[in-house]
Amino acid sequence: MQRSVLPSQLKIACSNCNLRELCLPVDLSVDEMKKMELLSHAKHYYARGSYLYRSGDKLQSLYAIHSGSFKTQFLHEDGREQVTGFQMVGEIIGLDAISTDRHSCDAIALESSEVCELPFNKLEVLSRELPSLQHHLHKIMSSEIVRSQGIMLLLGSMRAEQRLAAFLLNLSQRFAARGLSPTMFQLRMSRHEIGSYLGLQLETVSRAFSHFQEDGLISVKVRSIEILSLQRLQLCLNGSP
Amino acid sequence: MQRSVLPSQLKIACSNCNLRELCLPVDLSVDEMKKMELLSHAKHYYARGSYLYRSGDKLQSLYAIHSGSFKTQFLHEDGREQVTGFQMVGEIIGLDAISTDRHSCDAIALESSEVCELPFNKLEVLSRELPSLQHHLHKIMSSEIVRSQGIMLLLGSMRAEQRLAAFLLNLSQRFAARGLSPTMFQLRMSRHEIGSYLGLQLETVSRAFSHFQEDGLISVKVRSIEILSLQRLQLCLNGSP
DNA sequence: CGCCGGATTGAAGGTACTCAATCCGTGTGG
DNA sequence: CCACACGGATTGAGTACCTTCAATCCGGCG
Repeated sequence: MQRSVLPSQLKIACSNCNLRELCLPVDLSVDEMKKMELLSHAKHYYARGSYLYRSGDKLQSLYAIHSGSFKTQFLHEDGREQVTGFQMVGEIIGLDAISTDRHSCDAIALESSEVCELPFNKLEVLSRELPSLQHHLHKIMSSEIVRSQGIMLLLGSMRAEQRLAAFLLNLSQRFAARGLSPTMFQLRMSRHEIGSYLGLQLETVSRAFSHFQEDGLISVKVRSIEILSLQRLQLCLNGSP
Repeated sequence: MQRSVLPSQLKIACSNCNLRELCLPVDLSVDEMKKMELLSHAKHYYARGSYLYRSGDKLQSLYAIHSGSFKTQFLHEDGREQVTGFQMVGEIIGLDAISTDRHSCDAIALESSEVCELPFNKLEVLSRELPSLQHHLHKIMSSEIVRSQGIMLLLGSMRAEQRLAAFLLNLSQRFAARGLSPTMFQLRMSRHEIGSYLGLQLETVSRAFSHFQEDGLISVKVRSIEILSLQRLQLCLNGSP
């Protein structure tokens, strides 16, 4: 579905936590480095199930995920809920709030996690002085737009098993981009959450997992996944019956 | 689904075409006005069916729609297609390209239309000098993210008739925000395109229209729509059977 | 007039949903 | 230490909704 996004996502994550690795794409001058450090960034811990922010909260900061993972979910008045994304290490979260100055969705930790806070007003000030930061911020927002186009395609035109294949392949790529195994990983979310994300009922998700396992595409042990054939999973995504 | 977005969308549309009405939210100084005018903006015409840009095209500009309307569609290798949005007067189009420096979808005129070109590099330079422009650009991008959250909710959790109700109500709001009738309007897109946007087959869209008409919610004459009861349409959206 | 594309309508079939029972792993308390 | 309870996951059966395929209608245009 979408390509790996780690490098771009991480870059503005932190200016002085881990400067060499996480800093801006273009090498910055010493002077520019100093400016980056103005971007104070408190690090915070979140326990599994706790809220990073809630729908309606005022925009304070964007958040760079240092460890762990989150889900974002969109709640409708009538109780309908939709998981709009799962975010992992190095990704930026909170962009939805810039539009109205208030968050439009909830962000909840899927496991104990650590985030780096990036006060948004400081980010705007700084990005006026650092063109590469400015452009980078634009790229991150645009990536989020492109990502959602991919989800729309998935929700609008794929069958259940294709959706799950797309989901697994996307996770695989993102793990790979982080130097983790692209074929063996732990899911941090429940079947219900996967279903909400993919526009399916949890039972359908479960059945699709079972079917993939029967066909030898993957090995599933509840939340432990091993992908046995990335190729065949890709074929499944492309709609081979 | 989502609130009207006209005011914010129009603001950066044009600095000197129609300065008083379309300019930045905050009143700018004369000096700032002059800077805005640096943002040269060629106006271009597009015939019905012609491409504003194609997937893969290099990012040159963002486009502010002056008249007419467009659709954006996302094509997958395997032939799958998904209409990701319908854009009308005052909306900004092309944000998807910032991510990779290339457009990720096609934009096609639904009728003869006029757009104002906003060279993106100039926009970045200028927004470093004009904080209100900078913030505004951020808001527009964030709005697009929030908009897609709404579509995800629609595609992920609504039944066919709820989706169509949401679609009609959204159009209604957007027409109203432009000073047009919120209850009588012409659709610029085919049943097939509506279906692609809503994740439905064109026949299902057609049946839903017919059903709404039978129930006295709307009056349909092919592409001429009259909403007879916004309230009841809203109820339908909220899932009353 | 007759064609053409888009829209409507009908009938049959399939996919995923709903409801329900069961399973399994984890954690808790006797 | 084991039994039990609990939540999440799996599996089954029946059904609803939407899709698919097909026929027909309608309006615009050559």
